[in-house]
Amino acid sequence: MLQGETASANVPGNGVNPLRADLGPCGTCPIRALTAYGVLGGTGIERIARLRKGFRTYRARAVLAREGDVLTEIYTLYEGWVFRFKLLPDGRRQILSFLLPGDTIGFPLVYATPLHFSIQTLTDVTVCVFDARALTDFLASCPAALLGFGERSLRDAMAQDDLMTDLGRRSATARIARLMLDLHRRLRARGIVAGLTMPFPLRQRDIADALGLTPIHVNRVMGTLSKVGVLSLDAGTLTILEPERLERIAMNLGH
Amino acid sequence: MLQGETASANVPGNGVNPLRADLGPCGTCPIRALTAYGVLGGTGIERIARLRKGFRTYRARAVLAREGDVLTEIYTLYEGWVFRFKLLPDGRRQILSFLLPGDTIGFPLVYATPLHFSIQTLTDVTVCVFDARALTDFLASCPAALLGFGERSLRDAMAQDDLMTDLGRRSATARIARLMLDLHRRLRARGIVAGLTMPFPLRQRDIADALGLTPIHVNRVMGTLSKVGVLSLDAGTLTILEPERLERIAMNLGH
DNA sequence: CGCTATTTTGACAGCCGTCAATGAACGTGG
DNA sequence: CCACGTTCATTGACGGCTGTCAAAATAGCG
Repeated sequence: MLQGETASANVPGNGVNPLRADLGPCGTCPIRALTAYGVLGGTGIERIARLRKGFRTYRARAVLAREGDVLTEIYTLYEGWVFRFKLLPDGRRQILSFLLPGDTIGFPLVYATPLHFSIQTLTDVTVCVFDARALTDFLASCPAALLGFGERSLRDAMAQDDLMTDLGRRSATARIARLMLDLHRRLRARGIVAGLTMPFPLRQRDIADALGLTPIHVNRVMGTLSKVGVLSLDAGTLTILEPERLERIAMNLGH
Repeated sequence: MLQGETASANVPGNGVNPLRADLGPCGTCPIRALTAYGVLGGTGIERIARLRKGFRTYRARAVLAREGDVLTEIYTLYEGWVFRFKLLPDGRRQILSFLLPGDTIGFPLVYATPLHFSIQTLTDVTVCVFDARALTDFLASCPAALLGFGERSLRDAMAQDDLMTDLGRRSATARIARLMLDLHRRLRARGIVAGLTMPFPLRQRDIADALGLTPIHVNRVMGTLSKVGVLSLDAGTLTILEPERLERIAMNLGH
């Protein structure tokens, strides 16, 4: 149906990916400040550290969870890219969001609700694993942590509203330009990239499914953007050659 | 720029709509079960009742708040329809969601963040008014109420994800059919309508702006749906004549 | 070095947007 | 009660952005 998804043992339920011992203490975690726990002080970190069950690794294009699953674990993305998506009965796919290091995977799980979307990796990925129940209890007892989660949740909602505006009211070119800029901004905010060059593991099909387009049309637009020298994409690396121009294209509301 | 928005004194900041004394005790509120406070028991209701500052009324098409506003009040919609939307610099509009009685307006305000969308009424509206700060404090002290808000928030996110899938991957006809069915379902769940007839205050332009279409195209599709006898729309009243058929049209993924 | 996934290119069509104008509905004021 | 303006619904003509179909070229991978 879709690409990849090789019968790698990355699907929980078959061969669950093994839970590894640990990654190092949370206190020295380089991306902690980026996470929902970033607001926590000294003792909060210790309590979070105690909740952590360990970590897991997944290979690129592995399915982390499927729509309808009721997961008992919540992850914090430690390294790699992940995306949330919905699959329609006929195989169409809508990508809802891309998650980058520091993002929480499975916030809705706090309510033990069946997932209303699926989750898949784009790259090789490492996640920190928390027990959903334990984390929920912790949140109920720690207003600061709850605040962190709430703010994350609000930020997600804001991004979601922006994306909806893209899909409903912007041209294909503007959507693509905005996606590039958004991903670049997020990577910069995380200190993962500094300049105008960034890793870019998305296939054109992924871009299409995120922006409500077809891969062919994405290709046309990307071709144009490359040809006019606004950006270049080679071997999974994207370089924004003319940031201001790209911003102007992204701004462009008409067509 | 947009329709309506007559210089009625419905814009906070100019002539703020007067805060009215009260609507009756929360304990007897007929829509309380529908709200985020629905989960609360006896003493919880009393505490909520004490937080309520009163109520306000707005006329149809009045602007409740604008993008960028930092509001100090949170509303629960008591009666009428409201919608959230974003305005693009050139006047384009994307409606993000429709709110019905029982829905909370301004959940993000818990974080005293500037609103990233605007809010406008569709019909004459009555809202219950809460002080944002007081409500936030209350939530921090009452896990049950917080759970209620979190569940609401999760439900919103789920609806948002569905809508994004609509915009990205479904045809105009399917989107329109799904919007009708969704609104009908929500009104039924609230006991506001029983049969297949419902009030429908949306203009075709509103439908268009919610679904990423043009009013003209909405008209074409609505015309077809009426002509084939699936539904009828007269004087602000929508009747679903053939529910199964409408569902089938909504399901229709193809074109 | 063969297989598969992905990108690229071309031709064509259609859904939906744009432009323009008419008609219906409604409220307002004379 | 009727004239009148505004908003909304409706219709037609036309175009283009984007989708669909098909196939070749390229890249990735074991």
